[in-house]
Amino acid sequence: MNNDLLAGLNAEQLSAVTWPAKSALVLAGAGSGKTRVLTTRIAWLLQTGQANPASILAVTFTNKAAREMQTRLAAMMPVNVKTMWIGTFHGLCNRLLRMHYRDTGLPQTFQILDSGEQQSAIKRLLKSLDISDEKFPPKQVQQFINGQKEAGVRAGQLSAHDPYTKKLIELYAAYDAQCNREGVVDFAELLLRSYELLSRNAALCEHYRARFRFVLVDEFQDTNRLQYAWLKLLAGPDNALFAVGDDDQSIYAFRGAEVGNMRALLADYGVAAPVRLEQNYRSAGTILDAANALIERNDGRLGKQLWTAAGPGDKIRLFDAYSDGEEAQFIVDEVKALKRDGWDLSDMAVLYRSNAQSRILEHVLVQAGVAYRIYGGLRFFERQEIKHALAYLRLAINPDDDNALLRVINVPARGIGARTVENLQTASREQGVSLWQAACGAGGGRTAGKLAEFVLLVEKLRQRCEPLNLAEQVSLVIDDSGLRAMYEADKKDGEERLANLDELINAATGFMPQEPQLAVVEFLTQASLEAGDHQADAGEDALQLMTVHAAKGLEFNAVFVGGLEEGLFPHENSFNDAKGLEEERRLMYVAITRARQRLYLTNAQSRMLHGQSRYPIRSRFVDEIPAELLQVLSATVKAAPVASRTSWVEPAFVQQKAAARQGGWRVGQSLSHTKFGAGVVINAEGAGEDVRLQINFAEHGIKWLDLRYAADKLTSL
DNA sequence: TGGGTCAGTCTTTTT
DNA sequence: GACTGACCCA
Repeated sequence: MNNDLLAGLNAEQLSAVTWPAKSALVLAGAGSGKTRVLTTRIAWLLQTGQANPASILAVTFTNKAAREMQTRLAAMMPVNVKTMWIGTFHGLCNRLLRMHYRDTGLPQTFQILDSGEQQSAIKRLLKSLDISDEKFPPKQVQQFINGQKEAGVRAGQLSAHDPYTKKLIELYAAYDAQCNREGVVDFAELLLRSYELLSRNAALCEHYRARFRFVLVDEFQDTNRLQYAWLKLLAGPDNALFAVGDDDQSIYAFRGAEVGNMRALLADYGVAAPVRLEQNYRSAGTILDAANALIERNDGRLGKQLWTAAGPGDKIRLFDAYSDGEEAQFIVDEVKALKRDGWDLSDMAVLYRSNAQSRILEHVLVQAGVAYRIYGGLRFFERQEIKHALAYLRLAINPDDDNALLRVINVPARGIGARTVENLQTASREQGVSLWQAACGAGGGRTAGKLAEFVLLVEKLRQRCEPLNLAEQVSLVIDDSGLRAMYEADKKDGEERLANLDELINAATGFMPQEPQLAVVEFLTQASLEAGDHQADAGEDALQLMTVHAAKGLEFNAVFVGGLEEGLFPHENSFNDAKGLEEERRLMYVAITRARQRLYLTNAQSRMLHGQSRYPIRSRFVDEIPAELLQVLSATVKAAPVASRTSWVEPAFVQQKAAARQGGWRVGQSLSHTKFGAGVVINAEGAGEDVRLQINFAEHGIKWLDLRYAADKLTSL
C-alpha cells in the first residue's frame, strides 16, 4: 500500500477519502481541496482492492473537470484511465446510448444537436406547422421542451387546460417526432434517453449496478432533477454514491440546477451527516471572513464556515469610481502597479457579472498596452466555418440530415434561395420524405437546375469520401464543397477562417477513434459534446477577464470584482424574488473566494448600459462585508445604510474631473433653464456644434435639450 | 436572389 | 453600442 497517497490530508479530507464502501455527501467549501479528495478517493479505493477500474463511475459536468480527474489519477497510480468510466453526464450517456442503440430506437450513427442546432430545428418545425414564431418564440419553446426533459417528462405525460400550454405540449411531441425521424438527439435527450433505457430495462440496470459499485459525482449542487434520477438508477441502495458539492456555490439554478438534491441525497441514501471540508488552502483570512459574513445572510444553507491556517493578509480594497471609465482605469493602473511589483498578469483576474462590462476594460487595456485574455465568446466548434464543414461531412454520411442540409444548401451561395428551400420543405412534408429525397425528386421549375447541381455535389462527396480516412474526408469536403474557395475570396476574415479549417483538418488527423469504422461519427460526436476551448493562445502572460460564472473553480493571486452596483450585481432581473437574490449572493461568494492574496471591489457612479448612462448606487453586497475588513481607496465613498438609499441617486456629487464635458457642460452639473428652472445634467452626447444634454429638471422631469437652441437659456448654478 | 438598412433586443451557460 | 432578425429594393 502506497502511504504517500494519504500523506498531507487533513482529518476531514482523510475521513472523506477513506469513507467506507457506502454513500456519502461531502460538503466541500471553496478552496478546500475538493478535486484532490475526489481523485484520492478513487485511487484509495483501487489501491486497497475495494474496487477495480471497471467498478468505478465518475461523473463531472465539464470535459475539463473530467480530463483533470483522469490526469491527476494517472499521476497518482499506474492505471489506464482511458478504460475507466470517467466523464461528463452527457459523455457517459452518449456512451451508453451508442452501446445499446438497438434498445433505444436510435440509429447507431445518431447525431447530437447543440443548443443552436436545436433552436434551428425548432424554428423549422414551427414553420412546417405554420405556427407564428411571434406567438411561440423558438427560444421559449426550446426552454419549455428542455425544461420538461430535464424534469424527466415526455409530451405524452403532460396535459394542460390553457390553449397556450396545450400548444407547447403539441410542439414538444412534434419536435420529438422530427428528431426521431432525422436520427438526432439534443443534449437533454441524451440524458432522458439513457434514463429511460435503464429504467425500462431492469436487467440492464441491474447489470450496471453490479458493475459500478462506486459512483462518484463532482459539483453535485449543479445537478438537475433528471441527472439525480439518472444517478439514482445507476447507484442503487447497495452501491456507494459519493457526491461532492457546495450548496454555497450553486449558481446555475437558472438553468435547472437543484441544490435540493443535496438534502435529498442525505435522505435517499440514509447518510447521517455530510462530511464538511472547511479548511481553506487558498485565500487569506480577511478574504474568507468577508465571504463567510456575506453568505451567512442566505437562508436554508447546509451550513459551513471556512477557515484558514494562514494569517489575515491584506484588507479588501474598495474603490468607488465616478464612472465606468474611471473604474476601468483604476483597475488597469492597479494591475500595472502589481505587475511592477512582480505579480504575474496571468495570476490576476477581473471578474464581472455580465459580458458587456468587458468592453470598456478592453478599451483601457489596449490603450495601456497590457496583455489580456477574455474568456467567453465563440469556441472552436461553434465557428460558422467549422459548422459548415461539419455539415458537409454529415451530409456525406447521411444526406437525410435535414439540419445539415439546410445549413449548407446555399453555402457558398449557389442560387438556391429562401423560395426554393421553402418549396423543398413543402414537398418533403407532403411526400413525407427528407429534404434530400425531395431535392432528388424535384423535377421541373426554374431553380431545378441549381438543385440538381447541389444533389450532384453531395452525391459526389459521398462517393469520394467512401474510401478515405477521416482527415482526408474532412479535407476533401472543405475543398470540393467550395468552402475553401469561398473563404479565399473573403478579404475580411477569410484568412482566419481558412486557418481554422486547416486546424479542423489537424484535429481530424490526430483523432483517435474507439472503433475505426465509426471514426467520422465519433469525430462529429466529439465536436458536439466538446465545443473546444473558450480562448486561444494560452502561452502569453496575460490578465484574465471573465464573468463570475466562468471563474468558478479557478483561483488567482489578485482578483478585481467590478461593477458592484445595484441592478448589475445583484442583477435587476433577480430583484423580484428572494431566491434570485440569494443566487446572486452565492455568485458574489464565488467571486470573493477566487482570490488568494488580494481582493479589489469596485463600483462606478455612472455607467453606460444599453447605450445610455445610468447612475446606480453601490451594491448591497459591499455593505454586507464588515467595514473593518475593507480599506477604502477613494474619497467619495460614504457608507450609507441600504434602507435610506433610492435606486437612483442624484449625480450631484460626481466629481469635477468627470470626463463628459460637452459645450462647457459636464454630467453632474447643476444648472438653471429660463423656462424649466433648476436641474442637473445627467447625460450628454455629441460633440462640437451638435451636442445634446439630458437634464433632470426638478419640476419638469427629464428632458433632452439641443445645445444649438438651448445654450443661451442655460446658466450654471 | 441577395445585399442593404432599420428596428428591437440586451444576465449568467455546459453539454 | 452592437448584434440579430425582418423587411425592402435592385
